[in-house]
Amino acid sequence: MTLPVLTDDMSDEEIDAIVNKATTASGFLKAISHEGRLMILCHLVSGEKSVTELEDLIAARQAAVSQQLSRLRLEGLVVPRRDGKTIYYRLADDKPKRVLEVVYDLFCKDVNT
Amino acid sequence: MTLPVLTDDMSDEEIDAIVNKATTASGFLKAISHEGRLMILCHLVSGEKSVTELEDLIAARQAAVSQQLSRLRLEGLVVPRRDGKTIYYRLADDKPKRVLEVVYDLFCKDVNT
DNA sequence: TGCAAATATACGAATATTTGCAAAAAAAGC
DNA sequence: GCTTTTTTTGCAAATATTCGTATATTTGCA
Repeated sequence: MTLPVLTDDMSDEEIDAIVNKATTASGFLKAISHEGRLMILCHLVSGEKSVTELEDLIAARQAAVSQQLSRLRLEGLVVPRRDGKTIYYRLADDKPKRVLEVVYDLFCKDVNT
Repeated sequence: MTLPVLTDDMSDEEIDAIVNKATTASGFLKAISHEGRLMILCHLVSGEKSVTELEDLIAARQAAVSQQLSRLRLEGLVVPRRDGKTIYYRLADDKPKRVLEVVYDLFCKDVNT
């Protein structure tokens, strides 16, 4: 269970690699750090949802939800699936879920209070 | 190992509580989603560092580092400790570490490639 | 073809974030 | 008190994000 530790005795290449990873991670975190997007992702953890469903679930306007989904889509966090007129979104992989689990544990544990 | 799932059959109070938590979580994630701050936090996982040390470690200007630290301080993620002229910063609690562990696992696992 | 439903996009305004630079505190030593 | 070192703060410019409104696009159906 080692940590993402950076030490002075690492080679420049190693440091550089880590910085690149940091850029990627930063983008990912920026994507999920928006309250609306965070909520959307939370809802998607329990399974596919249509845009309209999400619109109701997070009480936001259609265009706003679509924009947030667009951002998440570009960032590779969610994937759309068309079924007739409606488009269903789901998590692209378990990355968001993995992070959300921890975030939930840290901030939402005592929801019943 | 339940997830931060929101379902339609929750009471408004429950939903509301979760939204508040989401706001908090969002602020936290915004704080760590900045590349420089992310690097700073990574360094702090391995222990206390002075501002000057961090300045060298992430190759940023002194004022910039200080500002990022200021942001992290206001957000409650780090805590300063003065020792003579220098000020040492450390993680305020294990929240950043907990999230960073996952982020590291997701994005930095294959650093040696 | 024409129309309605579901979703996406474009664009401007309002906000927020980030950065760089200069200046100001704070502490230590002389 | 003065100087040096370390750190913080203030301010303005540059960027980025977000929101709202309006406008496409796509699909299904009559």
